[in-house]
Amino acid sequence: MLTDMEILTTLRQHPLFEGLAEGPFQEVCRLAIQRRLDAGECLLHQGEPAERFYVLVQGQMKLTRVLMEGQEKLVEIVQPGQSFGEALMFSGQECNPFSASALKACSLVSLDSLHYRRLLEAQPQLCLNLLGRFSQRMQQFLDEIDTLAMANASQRVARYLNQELQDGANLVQLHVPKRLIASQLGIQPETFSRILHRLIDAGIIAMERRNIRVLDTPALTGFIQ
Amino acid sequence: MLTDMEILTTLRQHPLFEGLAEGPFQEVCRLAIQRRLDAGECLLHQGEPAERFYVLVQGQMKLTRVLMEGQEKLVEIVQPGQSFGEALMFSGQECNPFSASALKACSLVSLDSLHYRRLLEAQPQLCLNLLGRFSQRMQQFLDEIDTLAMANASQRVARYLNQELQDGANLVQLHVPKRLIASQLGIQPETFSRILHRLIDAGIIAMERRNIRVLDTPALTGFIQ
DNA sequence: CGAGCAAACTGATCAAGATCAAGCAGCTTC
DNA sequence: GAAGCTGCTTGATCTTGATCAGTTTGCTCG
Repeated sequence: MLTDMEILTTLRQHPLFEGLAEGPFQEVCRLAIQRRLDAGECLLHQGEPAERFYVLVQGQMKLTRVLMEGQEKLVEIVQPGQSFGEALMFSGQECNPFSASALKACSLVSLDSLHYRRLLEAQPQLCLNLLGRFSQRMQQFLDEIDTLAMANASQRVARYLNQELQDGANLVQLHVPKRLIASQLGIQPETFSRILHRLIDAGIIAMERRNIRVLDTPALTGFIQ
Repeated sequence: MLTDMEILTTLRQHPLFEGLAEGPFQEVCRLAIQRRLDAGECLLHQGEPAERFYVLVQGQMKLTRVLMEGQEKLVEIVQPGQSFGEALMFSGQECNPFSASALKACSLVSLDSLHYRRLLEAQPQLCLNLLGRFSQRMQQFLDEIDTLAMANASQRVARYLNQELQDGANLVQLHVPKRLIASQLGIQPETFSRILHRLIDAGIIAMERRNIRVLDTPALTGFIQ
Protein backbone atom coordinates (compact mmCIF):
# COMPACT_ATOMS: atom_id res chain seq x y z
CA MET A 1 0.00 0.00 0.00
CA LEU A 2 1.23 3.43 -0.91
CA THR A 3 0.93 6.53 1.18
CA ASP A 4 -0.42 9.72 -0.36
CA MET A 5 2.99 11.16 0.34
CA GLU A 6 4.72 8.68 -1.96
CA ILE A 7 2.26 9.40 -4.73
CA LEU A 8 2.67 13.15 -4.32
CA THR A 9 6.44 12.83 -4.47
CA THR A 10 6.32 10.70 -7.61
CA LEU A 11 4.03 13.15 -9.39
CA ARG A 12 6.02 16.17 -8.25
CA GLN A 13 9.21 14.72 -9.69
CA HIS A 14 7.62 13.93 -13.02
CA PRO A 15 8.60 16.17 -15.96
CA LEU A 16 4.94 16.64 -16.83
CA PHE A 17 4.55 18.72 -13.70
CA GLU A 18 7.93 20.36 -13.53
CA GLY A 19 7.55 24.06 -12.92
CA LEU A 20 3.84 23.80 -12.18
CA ALA A 21 2.69 26.17 -9.41
CA GLU A 22 1.48 24.68 -6.15
CA GLY A 23 -2.16 25.63 -6.71
CA PRO A 24 -2.74 23.92 -10.04
CA PHE A 25 -0.65 20.98 -8.88
CA GLN A 26 -2.94 20.46 -5.89
CA GLU A 27 -5.86 20.53 -8.27
CA VAL A 28 -4.23 17.84 -10.39
CA CYS A 29 -3.74 15.66 -7.34
CA ARG A 30 -7.31 16.19 -6.24
CA LEU A 31 -8.54 14.78 -9.55
CA ALA A 32 -6.05 11.93 -9.63
CA ILE A 33 -7.31 8.37 -9.23
CA GLN A 34 -5.21 5.69 -7.65
CA ARG A 35 -5.21 2.28 -9.29
CA ARG A 36 -3.76 -1.07 -8.27
CA LEU A 37 -2.95 -3.97 -10.61
CA ASP A 38 -1.97 -7.57 -9.99
CA ALA A 39 0.86 -9.09 -11.98
CA GLY A 40 -0.42 -9.99 -15.44
CA GLU A 41 -3.52 -7.83 -15.14
CA CYS A 42 -4.46 -5.73 -18.15
CA LEU A 43 -5.02 -1.98 -17.85
CA LEU A 44 -5.63 -0.84 -21.43
CA HIS A 45 -6.65 -2.62 -24.59
CA GLN A 46 -5.41 -1.36 -27.93
CA GLY A 47 -8.18 0.38 -29.85
CA GLU A 48 -10.34 1.19 -26.84
CA PRO A 49 -11.28 4.82 -26.21
CA ALA A 50 -8.96 6.68 -23.85
CA GLU A 51 -9.62 9.74 -21.75
CA ARG A 52 -6.90 9.42 -19.14
CA PHE A 53 -3.16 9.03 -18.93
CA TYR A 54 -1.06 7.28 -16.31
CA VAL A 55 1.97 7.66 -14.08
CA LEU A 56 3.48 4.46 -12.71
CA VAL A 57 4.37 4.76 -9.02
CA GLN A 58 5.39 1.20 -8.24
CA GLY A 59 5.86 -2.04 -10.18
CA GLN A 60 6.53 -2.60 -13.86
CA MET A 61 4.30 -2.42 -16.93
CA LYS A 62 4.61 -3.36 -20.57
CA LEU A 63 3.12 -1.54 -23.54
CA THR A 64 2.45 -3.77 -26.54
CA ARG A 65 1.03 -3.54 -30.03
CA VAL A 66 -1.23 -6.30 -31.23
CA LEU A 67 -0.19 -7.51 -34.67
CA MET A 68 -1.83 -10.12 -36.87
CA GLU A 69 -2.65 -13.58 -35.59
CA GLY A 70 -2.81 -12.38 -32.01
CA GLN A 71 0.95 -11.90 -31.86
CA GLU A 72 2.03 -8.97 -29.77
CA LYS A 73 5.08 -6.78 -30.12
CA LEU A 74 6.64 -5.07 -27.13
CA VAL A 75 6.79 -1.32 -27.56
CA GLU A 76 8.10 -0.25 -24.19
CA ILE A 77 8.73 -1.24 -20.61
CA VAL A 78 7.45 1.32 -18.12
CA GLN A 79 9.36 1.76 -14.86
CA PRO A 80 8.25 3.58 -11.69
CA GLY A 81 8.20 7.34 -12.14
CA GLN A 82 7.45 7.11 -15.86
CA SER A 83 4.21 8.01 -17.58
CA PHE A 84 2.36 6.68 -20.60
CA GLY A 85 -0.66 7.54 -22.70
CA GLU A 86 -0.04 11.27 -22.55
CA ALA A 87 0.70 11.61 -26.26
CA LEU A 88 -2.86 10.63 -27.02
CA MET A 89 -4.17 13.76 -25.39
CA PHE A 90 -3.31 15.79 -28.47
CA SER A 91 -3.67 13.49 -31.40
CA GLY A 92 -7.35 14.07 -32.07
CA GLN A 93 -8.03 10.37 -32.34
CA GLU A 94 -9.01 8.92 -29.02
CA CYS A 95 -8.15 5.25 -29.12
CA ASN A 96 -5.29 3.60 -27.30
CA PRO A 97 -2.50 2.98 -29.77
CA PHE A 98 -1.25 0.13 -27.56
CA SER A 99 -2.28 -2.31 -24.87
CA ALA A 100 -0.88 -1.95 -21.36
CA SER A 101 -0.57 -4.68 -18.77
CA ALA A 102 1.29 -5.26 -15.52
CA LEU A 103 4.43 -7.39 -15.44
CA LYS A 104 4.58 -7.17 -11.67
CA ALA A 105 2.03 -5.92 -9.14
CA CYS A 106 1.63 -2.20 -9.84
CA SER A 107 0.43 0.99 -8.25
CA LEU A 108 -0.37 3.79 -10.62
CA VAL A 109 -2.10 7.10 -10.77
CA SER A 110 -4.57 7.94 -13.48
CA LEU A 111 -5.06 11.55 -14.52
CA ASP A 112 -7.72 13.28 -16.54
CA SER A 113 -6.43 14.22 -19.99
CA LEU A 114 -8.90 17.01 -20.57
CA HIS A 115 -8.07 18.68 -17.27
CA TYR A 116 -4.35 18.53 -17.92
CA ARG A 117 -4.85 19.89 -21.41
CA ARG A 118 -6.66 22.87 -19.99
CA LEU A 119 -3.78 23.44 -17.59
CA LEU A 120 -1.40 23.54 -20.53
CA GLU A 121 -3.33 26.29 -22.26
CA ALA A 122 -2.32 28.65 -19.51
CA GLN A 123 1.22 27.34 -19.00
CA PRO A 124 3.51 27.87 -21.99
CA GLN A 125 6.50 26.55 -20.08
CA LEU A 126 4.78 23.26 -19.42
CA CYS A 127 3.96 23.02 -23.13
CA LEU A 128 7.58 23.46 -24.04
CA ASN A 129 8.62 20.75 -21.59
CA LEU A 130 6.15 18.42 -23.17
CA LEU A 131 7.31 19.28 -26.67
CA GLY A 132 10.81 18.39 -25.59
CA ARG A 133 9.67 15.05 -24.23
CA PHE A 134 7.75 14.24 -27.40
CA SER A 135 10.69 15.21 -29.50
CA GLN A 136 12.98 12.86 -27.60
CA ARG A 137 10.47 10.07 -27.85
CA MET A 138 10.44 10.55 -31.60
CA GLN A 139 14.20 10.21 -31.68
CA GLN A 140 13.83 6.92 -29.84
CA PHE A 141 11.26 5.76 -32.36
CA LEU A 142 13.60 6.66 -35.20
CA ASP A 143 16.31 4.63 -33.51
CA GLU A 144 13.98 1.70 -33.12
CA ILE A 145 13.00 1.92 -36.78
CA ASP A 146 16.71 1.84 -37.62
CA THR A 147 17.17 -1.22 -35.48
CA LEU A 148 14.27 -3.03 -37.12
CA ALA A 149 15.35 -2.03 -40.63
CA MET A 150 18.85 -3.34 -40.02
CA ALA A 151 19.73 -6.32 -42.08
CA ASN A 152 20.38 -9.03 -39.54
CA ALA A 153 19.38 -10.14 -36.11
CA SER A 154 22.88 -10.12 -34.61
CA GLN A 155 23.23 -6.44 -35.36
CA ARG A 156 19.93 -5.72 -33.65
CA VAL A 157 21.04 -7.54 -30.55
CA ALA A 158 24.41 -5.80 -30.49
CA ARG A 159 22.68 -2.46 -30.97
CA TYR A 160 20.25 -3.21 -28.18
CA LEU A 161 23.04 -4.13 -25.77
CA ASN A 162 24.88 -0.95 -26.67
CA GLN A 163 21.82 1.18 -26.00
CA GLU A 164 21.15 -0.45 -22.65
CA LEU A 165 24.76 -0.08 -21.59
CA GLN A 166 24.51 2.75 -19.13
CA ASP A 167 27.18 5.42 -18.88
CA GLY A 168 30.54 3.82 -18.46
CA ALA A 169 29.37 0.63 -16.79
CA ASN A 170 29.70 -2.63 -18.70
CA LEU A 171 26.63 -4.29 -17.21
CA VAL A 172 23.26 -4.73 -18.90
CA GLN A 173 20.43 -5.86 -16.67
CA LEU A 174 17.50 -7.38 -18.49
CA HIS A 175 14.65 -6.51 -16.19
CA VAL A 176 12.10 -8.48 -18.21
CA PRO A 177 11.98 -12.04 -19.57
CA LYS A 178 14.16 -12.61 -22.60
CA ARG A 179 11.26 -13.46 -24.86
CA LEU A 180 9.94 -9.92 -24.37
CA ILE A 181 13.27 -8.44 -25.40
CA ALA A 182 13.19 -10.68 -28.45
CA SER A 183 9.72 -9.38 -29.27
CA GLN A 184 10.96 -5.80 -28.93
CA LEU A 185 13.76 -6.57 -31.37
CA GLY A 186 11.39 -8.28 -33.77
CA ILE A 187 13.09 -11.68 -33.57
CA GLN A 188 12.13 -15.07 -32.14
CA PRO A 189 13.17 -16.08 -28.62
CA GLU A 190 15.20 -18.99 -30.01
CA THR A 191 17.16 -16.69 -32.28
CA PHE A 192 17.80 -14.27 -29.44
CA SER A 193 19.12 -17.07 -27.27
CA ARG A 194 21.39 -18.39 -30.03
CA ILE A 195 22.87 -14.98 -30.75
CA LEU A 196 23.60 -14.30 -27.09
CA HIS A 197 25.40 -17.62 -26.82
CA ARG A 198 27.32 -16.92 -30.00
CA LEU A 199 28.50 -13.65 -28.40
CA ILE A 200 29.49 -15.58 -25.27
CA ASP A 201 31.47 -18.11 -27.31
CA ALA A 202 33.25 -15.24 -29.02
CA GLY A 203 34.23 -13.87 -25.59
CA ILE A 204 32.41 -10.61 -26.21
CA ILE A 205 29.93 -10.91 -23.35
CA ALA A 206 29.38 -12.99 -20.24
CA MET A 207 25.93 -13.86 -18.95
CA GLU A 208 24.53 -15.12 -15.66
CA ARG A 209 20.78 -15.08 -15.26
CA ARG A 210 19.54 -11.76 -16.56
CA ASN A 211 22.82 -9.96 -16.03
CA ILE A 212 24.94 -9.49 -19.10
CA ARG A 213 28.47 -8.21 -18.74
CA VAL A 214 30.10 -6.75 -21.82
CA LEU A 215 33.73 -7.87 -21.89
CA ASP A 216 34.76 -6.45 -25.23
CA THR A 217 32.93 -3.22 -25.97
CA PRO A 218 34.88 -2.39 -29.14
CA ALA A 219 34.05 -5.81 -30.60
CA LEU A 220 30.39 -5.28 -29.79
CA THR A 221 30.38 -1.84 -31.35
CA GLY A 222 32.25 -3.13 -34.38
CA PHE A 223 29.49 -5.66 -34.82
CA ILE A 224 26.98 -2.94 -35.56
CA GLN A 225 28.77 -1.14 -38.36
CA MET B 1 11.03 30.97 -59.80
CA LEU B 2 8.60 31.59 -56.97
CA THR B 3 6.95 34.85 -56.12
CA ASP B 4 6.99 36.09 -52.54
CA MET B 5 3.24 35.74 -52.70
CA GLU B 6 3.43 31.97 -53.26
CA ILE B 7 5.83 31.58 -50.38
CA LEU B 8 3.64 33.65 -48.07
CA THR B 9 0.60 31.59 -48.99
CA THR B 10 2.42 28.33 -48.36
CA LEU B 11 3.62 29.46 -44.94
CA ARG B 12 0.26 30.91 -43.98
CA GLN B 13 -1.47 27.62 -44.72
CA HIS B 14 1.00 25.62 -42.70
CA PRO B 15 -0.23 24.26 -39.35
CA LEU B 16 2.90 25.62 -37.65
CA PHE B 17 1.55 29.12 -38.20
CA GLU B 18 -2.16 28.49 -37.86
CA GLY B 19 -3.69 31.06 -35.57
CA LEU B 20 -0.57 33.21 -35.46
CA ALA B 21 -1.31 36.95 -35.41
CA GLU B 22 -0.32 39.01 -38.42
CA GLY B 23 2.47 40.85 -36.60
CA PRO B 24 4.52 37.89 -35.43
CA PHE B 25 3.85 36.16 -38.74
CA GLN B 26 5.37 39.07 -40.65
CA GLU B 27 8.38 38.82 -38.38
CA VAL B 28 8.72 35.12 -39.20
CA CYS B 29 8.62 35.91 -42.91
CA ARG B 30 11.18 38.64 -42.53
CA LEU B 31 13.65 36.15 -41.02
CA ALA B 32 12.86 33.39 -43.53
CA ILE B 33 15.51 32.42 -46.05
CA GLN B 34 14.60 31.11 -49.46
CA ARG B 35 16.57 28.17 -50.78
CA ARG B 36 16.66 26.44 -54.17
CA LEU B 37 17.85 22.87 -54.81
CA ASP B 38 18.53 20.95 -58.00
CA ALA B 39 17.28 17.40 -58.34
CA GLY B 40 19.59 15.09 -56.38
CA GLU B 41 21.15 17.93 -54.40
CA CYS B 42 21.66 17.35 -50.69
CA LEU B 43 20.33 19.79 -48.10
CA LEU B 44 21.12 18.18 -44.76
CA HIS B 45 23.54 15.49 -43.68
CA GLN B 46 22.64 13.22 -40.79
CA GLY B 47 24.65 14.12 -37.71
CA GLU B 48 25.45 17.68 -38.69
CA PRO B 49 24.40 20.47 -36.34
CA ALA B 50 21.00 22.00 -37.09
CA GLU B 51 19.66 25.40 -36.18
CA ARG B 52 16.90 25.79 -38.74
CA PHE B 53 13.84 23.96 -39.94
CA TYR B 54 12.28 23.90 -43.40
CA VAL B 55 9.01 24.22 -45.24
CA LEU B 56 8.89 22.79 -48.76
CA VAL B 57 7.16 25.12 -51.23
CA GLN B 58 7.76 23.32 -54.50
CA GLY B 59 9.30 20.01 -55.58
CA GLN B 60 9.83 16.81 -53.64
CA MET B 61 12.35 15.80 -50.99
CA LYS B 62 13.34 12.59 -49.26
CA LEU B 63 14.45 12.17 -45.67
CA THR B 64 16.74 9.21 -45.10
CA ARG B 65 18.63 7.54 -42.27
CA VAL B 66 22.14 6.32 -42.93
CA LEU B 67 22.61 2.78 -41.68
CA MET B 68 25.74 0.67 -41.63
CA GLU B 69 27.78 0.12 -44.79
CA GLY B 70 26.53 3.31 -46.37
CA GLN B 71 23.06 1.88 -46.91
CA GLU B 72 20.28 4.38 -46.52
CA LYS B 73 16.73 3.85 -45.38
CA LEU B 74 13.92 6.10 -46.49
CA VAL B 75 12.14 7.71 -43.57
CA GLU B 76 9.74 10.03 -45.35
CA ILE B 77 8.84 11.72 -48.60
CA VAL B 78 8.17 15.43 -48.19
CA GLN B 79 5.60 17.05 -50.47
CA PRO B 80 4.98 20.78 -51.07
CA GLY B 81 3.38 22.48 -48.08
CA GLN B 82 4.97 20.10 -45.60
CA SER B 83 7.71 20.90 -43.11
CA PHE B 84 10.59 18.93 -41.65
CA GLY B 85 13.26 19.35 -39.00
CA GLU B 86 10.94 21.12 -36.57
CA ALA B 87 11.00 18.32 -33.99
CA LEU B 88 14.66 18.98 -33.44
CA MET B 89 13.92 22.38 -32.02
CA PHE B 90 12.95 20.86 -28.68
CA SER B 91 14.99 17.76 -28.28
CA GLY B 92 18.02 19.33 -26.66
CA GLN B 93 20.41 17.52 -28.96
CA GLU B 94 21.17 19.56 -32.00
CA CYS B 95 22.17 17.16 -34.73
CA ASN B 96 20.09 16.23 -37.73
CA PRO B 97 18.54 12.86 -37.08
CA PHE B 98 18.31 12.29 -40.85
CA SER B 99 19.72 13.38 -44.18
CA ALA B 100 17.57 15.38 -46.58
CA SER B 101 17.98 15.62 -50.33
CA ALA B 102 15.93 16.72 -53.32
CA LEU B 103 14.22 14.15 -55.53
CA LYS B 104 13.12 16.87 -57.95
CA ALA B 105 14.15 20.51 -58.24
CA CYS B 106 12.93 22.17 -55.04
CA SER B 107 12.10 25.55 -53.59
CA LEU B 108 12.02 25.74 -49.85
CA VAL B 109 11.99 28.21 -47.03
CA SER B 110 14.32 27.89 -44.10
CA LEU B 111 13.29 29.28 -40.72
CA ASP B 112 15.22 30.05 -37.58
CA SER B 113 14.46 27.49 -34.86
CA LEU B 114 15.39 29.74 -31.97
CA HIS B 115 13.16 32.53 -33.17
CA TYR B 116 10.19 30.23 -33.62
CA ARG B 117 10.78 28.73 -30.20
CA ARG B 118 10.62 32.17 -28.67
CA LEU B 119 7.36 32.80 -30.48
CA LEU B 120 5.91 29.66 -28.91
CA GLU B 121 6.67 30.81 -25.41
CA ALA B 122 4.07 33.53 -25.79
CA GLN B 123 1.55 31.51 -27.83
CA PRO B 124 0.01 28.60 -25.93
CA GLN B 125 -2.37 27.85 -28.79
CA LEU B 126 0.52 27.36 -31.18
CA CYS B 127 2.15 25.01 -28.69
CA LEU B 128 -0.96 22.89 -28.55
CA ASN B 129 -1.10 22.72 -32.36
CA LEU B 130 2.46 21.54 -32.39
CA LEU B 131 1.83 18.98 -29.67
CA GLY B 132 -0.98 17.62 -31.81
CA ARG B 133 1.28 17.34 -34.83
CA PHE B 134 3.99 15.59 -32.85
CA SER B 135 1.48 13.24 -31.40
CA GLN B 136 0.22 12.25 -34.85
CA ARG B 137 3.74 11.81 -36.11
CA MET B 138 4.37 9.42 -33.25
CA GLN B 139 1.33 7.40 -34.25
CA GLN B 140 2.80 7.15 -37.73
CA PHE B 141 6.08 5.97 -36.29
CA LEU B 142 4.28 3.33 -34.26
CA ASP B 143 2.56 2.18 -37.43
CA GLU B 144 5.84 2.00 -39.25
CA ILE B 145 7.39 0.01 -36.41
CA ASP B 146 4.47 -2.39 -36.71
CA THR B 147 5.05 -2.74 -40.42
CA LEU B 148 8.74 -3.45 -39.96
CA ALA B 149 8.14 -5.89 -37.14
CA MET B 150 5.67 -7.87 -39.23
CA ALA B 151 6.86 -11.29 -40.13
CA ASN B 152 7.01 -11.26 -43.90
CA ALA B 153 7.54 -8.95 -46.82
CA SER B 154 4.19 -9.61 -48.50
CA GLN B 155 2.36 -8.39 -45.44
CA ARG B 156 4.42 -5.21 -45.39
CA VAL B 157 3.57 -4.50 -49.00
CA ALA B 158 -0.13 -5.21 -48.48
CA ARG B 159 -0.11 -2.99 -45.43
CA TYR B 160 1.63 -0.21 -47.31
CA LEU B 161 -0.88 -0.35 -50.15
CA ASN B 162 -3.72 -0.23 -47.67
CA GLN B 163 -2.30 2.83 -45.95
CA GLU B 164 -1.76 4.68 -49.19
CA LEU B 165 -5.26 3.84 -50.39
CA GLN B 166 -7.00 7.16 -49.97
CA ASP B 167 -10.55 7.42 -48.76
CA GLY B 168 -12.76 5.26 -50.90
CA ALA B 169 -10.67 5.36 -54.04
CA ASN B 170 -8.95 2.18 -55.17
CA LEU B 171 -5.91 3.86 -56.71
CA VAL B 172 -2.44 4.08 -55.20
CA GLN B 173 -0.03 6.44 -56.92
CA LEU B 174 3.61 5.80 -56.18
CA HIS B 175 5.12 9.24 -56.49
CA VAL B 176 8.67 8.02 -56.05
CA PRO B 177 10.77 5.27 -57.66
CA LYS B 178 9.88 1.77 -56.49
CA ARG B 179 13.30 1.13 -55.02
CA LEU B 180 12.65 3.96 -52.54
CA ILE B 181 9.37 2.41 -51.46
CA ALA B 182 11.21 -0.85 -51.01
CA SER B 183 13.75 0.93 -48.83
CA GLN B 184 10.96 2.43 -46.74
CA LEU B 185 9.48 -1.04 -46.26
CA GLY B 186 12.86 -2.47 -45.37
CA ILE B 187 12.97 -4.92 -48.28
CA GLN B 188 15.04 -5.21 -51.46
CA PRO B 189 13.78 -3.77 -54.77
CA GLU B 190 13.75 -7.24 -56.32
CA THR B 191 11.55 -8.58 -53.56
CA PHE B 192 9.18 -5.64 -53.89
CA SER B 193 8.88 -6.23 -57.61
CA ARG B 194 8.23 -9.94 -57.17
CA ILE B 195 5.55 -9.39 -54.57
CA LEU B 196 3.72 -6.82 -56.68
CA HIS B 197 3.69 -9.23 -59.60
CA ARG B 198 2.50 -12.01 -57.36
CA LEU B 199 -0.42 -9.78 -56.35
CA ILE B 200 -1.11 -9.05 -60.02
CA ASP B 201 -1.12 -12.75 -60.88
CA ALA B 202 -3.56 -13.33 -58.05
CA GLY B 203 -5.86 -10.70 -59.57
CA ILE B 204 -5.70 -8.56 -56.42
CA ILE B 205 -4.14 -5.48 -58.03
CA ALA B 206 -3.45 -4.09 -61.50
CA MET B 207 -0.41 -1.95 -62.25
CA GLU B 208 0.57 0.40 -65.04
CA ARG B 209 3.64 2.52 -64.49
CA ARG B 210 3.45 3.92 -60.99
CA ASN B 211 -0.30 3.62 -60.73
CA ILE B 212 -1.59 0.66 -58.80
CA ARG B 213 -5.28 -0.13 -58.87
CA VAL B 214 -6.59 -2.34 -56.12
CA LEU B 215 -9.14 -4.73 -57.64
CA ASP B 216 -9.88 -6.87 -54.60
CA THR B 217 -9.68 -4.84 -51.42
CA PRO B 218 -10.95 -7.59 -49.11
CA ALA B 219 -8.30 -9.98 -50.42
CA LEU B 220 -5.61 -7.36 -49.83
CA THR B 221 -6.86 -6.68 -46.32
CA GLY B 222 -7.12 -10.40 -45.64
CA PHE B 223 -3.47 -10.66 -46.58
CA ILE B 224 -2.47 -8.57 -43.61
CA GLN B 225 -4.21 -10.49 -40.86
C1' DC C 1 16.99 8.27 -84.31
C1' DG C 2 20.38 5.54 -81.73
C1' DA C 3 23.46 5.75 -77.63
C1' DG C 4 23.63 5.66 -72.94
C1' DC C 5 21.72 5.16 -68.54
C1' DA C 6 18.73 4.12 -64.71
C1' DA C 7 14.82 1.59 -63.19
C1' DA C 8 12.42 -2.52 -63.26
C1' DC C 9 11.91 -7.32 -64.00
C1' DT C 10 13.32 -12.32 -63.92
C1' DG C 11 15.89 -16.48 -62.84
C1' DA C 12 19.18 -19.18 -59.94
C1' DT C 13 21.58 -19.73 -55.79
C1' DC C 14 22.45 -19.31 -50.97
C1' DA C 15 22.18 -18.08 -46.15
C1' DA C 16 19.69 -16.34 -42.22
C1' DG C 17 16.31 -17.00 -39.36
C1' DA C 18 11.58 -19.09 -38.45
C1' DT C 19 9.49 -23.14 -37.10
C1' DC C 20 9.01 -27.59 -34.97
C1' DA C 21 10.36 -30.57 -31.40
C1' DA C 22 12.53 -32.01 -27.42
C1' DG C 23 15.17 -31.46 -23.23
C1' DC C 24 16.65 -28.92 -19.14
C1' DA C 25 16.84 -25.61 -15.22
C1' DG C 26 14.52 -23.03 -11.74
C1' DC C 27 10.15 -22.13 -9.04
C1' DT C 28 6.06 -22.79 -6.97
C1' DT C 29 2.60 -25.77 -4.85
C1' DC C 30 0.70 -29.62 -2.85
C1' DG D 1 10.25 -34.53 -2.52
C1' DA D 2 7.36 -35.22 -6.69
C1' DA D 3 4.37 -32.78 -10.00
C1' DG D 4 3.69 -29.13 -12.83
C1' DC D 5 4.68 -24.81 -14.85
C1' DT D 6 7.44 -21.38 -17.13
C1' DG D 7 11.48 -19.69 -19.27
C1' DC D 8 15.52 -20.86 -21.60
C1' DT D 9 18.37 -23.63 -24.49
C1' DT D 10 19.67 -26.73 -28.27
C1' DG D 11 19.19 -29.46 -32.51
C1' DA D 12 17.10 -30.43 -37.20
C1' DT D 13 14.53 -28.88 -40.94
C1' DC D 14 12.39 -25.74 -44.08
C1' DT D 15 10.91 -21.24 -45.87
C1' DT D 16 11.79 -16.69 -47.02
C1' DG D 17 14.06 -13.21 -48.84
C1' DA D 18 18.89 -11.45 -49.96
C1' DT D 19 22.25 -11.65 -53.35
C1' DC D 20 24.24 -12.16 -57.87
C1' DA D 21 23.73 -11.94 -62.70
C1' DG D 22 21.57 -10.98 -66.78
C1' DT D 23 17.72 -9.03 -69.62
C1' DT D 24 14.23 -5.68 -70.70
C1' DT D 25 11.98 -1.32 -70.62
C1' DG D 26 11.65 3.51 -70.69
C1' DC D 27 13.73 8.01 -70.63
C1' DT D 28 17.10 11.65 -71.83
C1' DC D 29 20.18 13.84 -74.71
C1' DG D 30 23.35 14.71 -78.28
